Amino acid sequence: MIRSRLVALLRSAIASLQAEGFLPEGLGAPVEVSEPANPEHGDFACNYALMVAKAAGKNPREIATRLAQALESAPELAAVEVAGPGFLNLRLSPSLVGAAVADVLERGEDFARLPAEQPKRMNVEFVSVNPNGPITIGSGRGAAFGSTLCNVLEAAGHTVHREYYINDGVNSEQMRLFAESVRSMCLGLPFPEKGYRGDYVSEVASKITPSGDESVGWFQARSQDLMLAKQREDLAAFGVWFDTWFSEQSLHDDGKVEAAIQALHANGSADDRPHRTKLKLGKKGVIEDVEIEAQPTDEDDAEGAGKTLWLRSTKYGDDQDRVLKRKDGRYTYIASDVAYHDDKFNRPPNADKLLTILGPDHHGYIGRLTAVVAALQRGKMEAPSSSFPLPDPESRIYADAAERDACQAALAEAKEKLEVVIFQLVRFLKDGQPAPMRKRDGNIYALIDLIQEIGKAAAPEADAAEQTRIGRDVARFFYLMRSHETHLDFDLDLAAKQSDDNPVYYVQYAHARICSLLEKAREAGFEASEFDESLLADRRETALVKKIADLPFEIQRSADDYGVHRIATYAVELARAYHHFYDGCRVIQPESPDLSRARLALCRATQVALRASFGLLGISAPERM
RNA sequence: GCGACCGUAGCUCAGUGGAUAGAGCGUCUGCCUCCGGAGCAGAAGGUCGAAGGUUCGAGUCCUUUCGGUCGCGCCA
Repeated sequence: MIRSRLVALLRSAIASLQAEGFLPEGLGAPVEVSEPANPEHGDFACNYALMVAKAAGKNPREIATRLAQALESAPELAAVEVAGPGFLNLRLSPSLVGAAVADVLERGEDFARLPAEQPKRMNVEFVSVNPNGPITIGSGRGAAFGSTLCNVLEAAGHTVHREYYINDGVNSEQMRLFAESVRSMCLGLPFPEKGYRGDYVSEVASKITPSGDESVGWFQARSQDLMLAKQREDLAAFGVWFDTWFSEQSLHDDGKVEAAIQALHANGSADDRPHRTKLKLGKKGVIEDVEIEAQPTDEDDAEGAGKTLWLRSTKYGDDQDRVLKRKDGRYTYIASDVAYHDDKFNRPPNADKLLTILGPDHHGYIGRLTAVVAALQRGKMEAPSSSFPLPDPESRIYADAAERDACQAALAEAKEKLEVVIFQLVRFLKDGQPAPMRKRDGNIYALIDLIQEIGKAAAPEADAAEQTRIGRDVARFFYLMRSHETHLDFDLDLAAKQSDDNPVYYVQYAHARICSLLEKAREAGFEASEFDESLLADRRETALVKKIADLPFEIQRSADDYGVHRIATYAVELARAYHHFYDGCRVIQPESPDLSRARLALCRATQVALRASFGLLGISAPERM
């Protein structure tokens, strides 16, 4: 679009200066344009001359002046000026502005899709909560963020597989407790200590008709299926779906856990020697001390009890070794993770990147997960040949230099293949006070309740489906407005208000306004048609077109660093640019049909850009409000 | 102790190493005979937590430091 066109112009100007020997080859500085804060500095500015001045051994203003001369004849530019210490200020010609509008109209919402420079095949896992309760408002952020990130990555040209990991291991103590709570309600048994209370538990219990099988296992299977169905339904209402719902238990049933762990055993990443290594880490992960902890032998170990199986994760940057298999033979949660992360690379086939989106409480889990993937990688890599003894403290972690090098190479590879993205805490405010996600009566604040409360408060007269739509739009937008890596205050009172305080209505209003205007134009006899591309010269028109054309650029940036809140910010800025334009430029003017047609084209292009960004954000584009 | 995140307007937060740091809310003042006023224009409000450093240029990068939130299980 506009930026890429300008960069292309600049590149050819630079090439011509290099051809005539004014600039040396291979300066390496990126050619970029930025939008100056001050409109007097043009539509776009380029700092290339400043960047390369030192390397080229020339005065930056002199370089800028020569670049300006080389650009003078470009029809896309109305003016080129050298300013300040060596900026190049560019003004767009109306024809370039008009051509951008025509381009958007021709390509439709596909204008917001771009080819990736290095397309990746990515598995994105998000939400993945235990099936022992509904999706909470806390998980809502992960759901909104994860689903939007997937949309953005796809728009940026990557292949994305959306995945939900079901923590349904039959050995899970939390699931067992949940099942026992349901069972005691169904069968009228004494309630387990620390059991799950709350309406959602009795709701599950009420849906179960006893079969005669009174085992906890039977109840666990039934209640988790019901809970999972509820989660699926709530997420669907929130506009979130998955390509794969992956069952943890299936890994055990298929023998994949056993197989994966044997592989780790074989490549030296796991063993059953009775000790645990712990690292004392200083700043920047420097190993200050290594502690080898002898494993205590329990008096009451039953004869025949097995040995603890350890993942030697300290070889892969983790601060302590982790238990894979308990003495009693039960696998730990992390054991399933080993098999799971091996399996995940099949979705999409030959995936080259796993993205795992976790809440702030799982931050301590990154080192462990990375170690798991590194241990898996090691089995697939060539072992280095050289071998010599290591000095302390490394000698207490690795057998020799060959092993150390192999482990560190595997770790580096793992860090390339697995990326854990942590989103930060959400604090919910009601009446200016923090509203707890878990209530004292054992109930939790469910995402679906939030959606419906917002919908009801905003549109009391609307039907249930419409209220859900409104609640979903508002909630998603609130979650997505802020960077995922900063703490978020979610003002429940503000979300429930249907007023201009609420930014989601601001952006949707712009869309509804356009729809209404286009309808009016049709009545006045203006059909979608060709327009004169040179007529959009008002500063508000230029500003609006620039903003429309920025969407692919924002998608690119968001896909690069996962900062998808930019899309929400973008939508607000686009809506603002439209409202400014609308206020200052009357669109339908029967006495000026050519101008009217050009402005209608601009309105339609704005509509396309709004719809594309709403699609990424997972919110609706209402034609009336 | 270690780690992640945060510290920018009264509040909630944006901000690509660039020129005079922005928006929303809140406070004040205006704008519908006219395409949807859920809008627009304007005013007021700032030592970007602090100190060093890198650079032609730092809210942004590096080091240190002070505050705040959260996390560091043979739970999942």
